[in-house]
Amino acid sequence: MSLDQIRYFVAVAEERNITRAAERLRISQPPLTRQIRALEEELGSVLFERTRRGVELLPAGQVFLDHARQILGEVDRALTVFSRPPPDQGDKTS
Amino acid sequence: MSLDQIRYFVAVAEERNITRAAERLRISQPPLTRQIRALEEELGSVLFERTRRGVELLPAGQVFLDHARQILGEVDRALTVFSRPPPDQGDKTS
DNA sequence: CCTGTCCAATACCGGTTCGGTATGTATGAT
DNA sequence: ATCATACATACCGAACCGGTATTGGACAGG
Repeated sequence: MSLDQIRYFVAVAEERNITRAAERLRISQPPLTRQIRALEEELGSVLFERTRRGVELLPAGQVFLDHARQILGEVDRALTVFSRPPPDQGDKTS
Repeated sequence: MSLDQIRYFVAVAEERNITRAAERLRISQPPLTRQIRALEEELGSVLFERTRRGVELLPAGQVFLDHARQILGEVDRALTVFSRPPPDQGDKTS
């Protein structure tokens, strides 16, 4: 499990769509799909249900989302102390 | 910054010696040295002072150590929920 | 002094990982 | 039936990571 995988997961959970999350993360869709699957495999739990419209967060996914945000929050806190502005992840200006 | 780098940093901080920390982490010394330097570079702060005996934690290093433990604690909590026993990092039985 | 020891640092190499492009598969709308 | 949408798979090249070998510097013993 890597910090990038956690960031990817949060983006997918928020967008409920891997393709859109990939755009937001500025990577392409196939690597994102792969990283999400790798994360699910490592955790031993399916986190999303794949639907025609995109993906839906399963209960296990919701549980992990809470932890993921905690982890990323701690990371941001650490980086802030060393005066690294957190990366511009908040692109709502489509 | 990767989770492994954070784990490596904590090990070095605890051992105050890169070579010993490398043994504990079951990697060799050169990659450890490199990862620590890469972390320092990314944070823009020297975390350790290199001495004849090994390394000493500088004030910036102590600050980061606190954050590092917070981050790893959150990660362990997340993994525990998904019933992954935290890795055996506590080898005090020398 | 010179030699051995104990560190971290550097050079170099091979395997793994990661992201990219292209394409496939499935489903739903018109 | 065709097209649009969204995830999955195949394949490839670049970047990353760890390993071995070696270097460089700081002591300690003789």
